[in-house]
Amino acid sequence: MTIPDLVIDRLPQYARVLASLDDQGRDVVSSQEFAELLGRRGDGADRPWSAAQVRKDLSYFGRFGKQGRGYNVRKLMDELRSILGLNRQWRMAVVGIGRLGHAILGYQGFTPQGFRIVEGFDSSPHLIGQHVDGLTIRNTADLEATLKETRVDIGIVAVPAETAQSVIDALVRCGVRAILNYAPISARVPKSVQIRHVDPVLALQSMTYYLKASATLD
Amino acid sequence: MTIPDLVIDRLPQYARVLASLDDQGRDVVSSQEFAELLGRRGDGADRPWSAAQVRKDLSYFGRFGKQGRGYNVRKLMDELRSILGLNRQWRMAVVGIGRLGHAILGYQGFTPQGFRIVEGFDSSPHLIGQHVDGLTIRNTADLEATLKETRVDIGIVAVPAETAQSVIDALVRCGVRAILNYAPISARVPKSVQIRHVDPVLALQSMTYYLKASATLD
DNA sequence: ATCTGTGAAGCACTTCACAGCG
DNA sequence: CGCTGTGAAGTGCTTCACAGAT
Repeated sequence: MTIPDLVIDRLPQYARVLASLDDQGRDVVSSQEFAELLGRRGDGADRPWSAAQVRKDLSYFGRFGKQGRGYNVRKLMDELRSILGLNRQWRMAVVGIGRLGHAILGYQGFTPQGFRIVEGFDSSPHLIGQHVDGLTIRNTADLEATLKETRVDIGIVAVPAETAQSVIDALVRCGVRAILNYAPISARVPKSVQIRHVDPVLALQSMTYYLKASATLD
Repeated sequence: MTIPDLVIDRLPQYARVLASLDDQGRDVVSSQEFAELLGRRGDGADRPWSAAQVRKDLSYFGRFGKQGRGYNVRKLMDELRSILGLNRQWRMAVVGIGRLGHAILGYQGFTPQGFRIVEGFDSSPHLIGQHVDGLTIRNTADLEATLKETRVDIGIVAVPAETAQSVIDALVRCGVRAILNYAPISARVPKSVQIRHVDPVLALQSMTYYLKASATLD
């Protein structure tokens, strides 16, 4: 049985809702209530979440619920975190320490989820050697040499569009198998490498299509 | 004929590739080459782009190509920008001027695409009244009063998870019909309001599923 | 009575394949 | 001959609906 990629994409959202329920001290939740708590999908597909989809998605991995009762919040959360590989530390390197890179280094949301930034690279001479958020910035030219010494699981690309593809290529050569790309480009990577794009402009540009019709003019 | 939301989501990526081709002085592109330039989808669905999909997507909106030649880069780009509503200015308000909010205010990528930040809100007394990137920060408590005076098309939410839903509710009450949410929550908004989430942690958590299998241990 | 797990049905998007135009 | 535009076929995800467990 092969698991659709779309299902994998939804699991982190499930895990987050469960963490929130757990914080509130809730022990049990039904697929029905779960679907309501998932709110609106933040992507194009504007279909609401359904209880059936939650049950079906979970059924790919096992039988986690109790008929007549629902799902144990804590247990299901632990299962999902295990399925997603979140019960360990992941080591990340950030390339590009401009405004965006600084914000990424300072972001407080990674560590509690087990994502740790262990290296920072930039090519600007007045940044190399500087200490930023407890990290010594290294020269991007030394990326490949450094990553031969230090294991890094995930590369974060925060350089300008012009140099992004070559940085991605370098990361791939170093054996990095997952890339989080903040640069506004359509990157090319081998099939064996995971990549996700974070691009607020693309998100905005798909919303304006729907606004356009009834928007007041500028 | 009804246009799938998934098609709308792809159009901004098409527009971006065309802009890049235009920069390089290219006049014409075939659907085949176009698909290759689109690189890897940065989402779960790991299927490659196909020439047929590009042609099909474009055909929802008109007949923009020339048989035997391909598509005129400039013309197609203009068409797409018009379809997406990108040939005008969009006014945005940022709520939450912490580290993330600061980075958003300073981000250079919005303005060239026609997205202008015209208001900034925070609830912290030592930020209210301060000038940040040419903007006077207002009190979040005055959000509704301010947006009665100044038109804002899009709300950007950069507050902590705990207060995000209430900020979103306030924006919706003000008639804001599109929201870009950076807070790590599953937000609830009416169907008439567009919402997109920017969440690097969710992106990371879906990649680790695929890394898990063969990753070296920590 | 309630709610899960799941084959089967339904549906929506993608891909095919070719007519038709330049 | 090359490449678009597009009905039709194919595919894969979603929803249905109900048996089965508590």
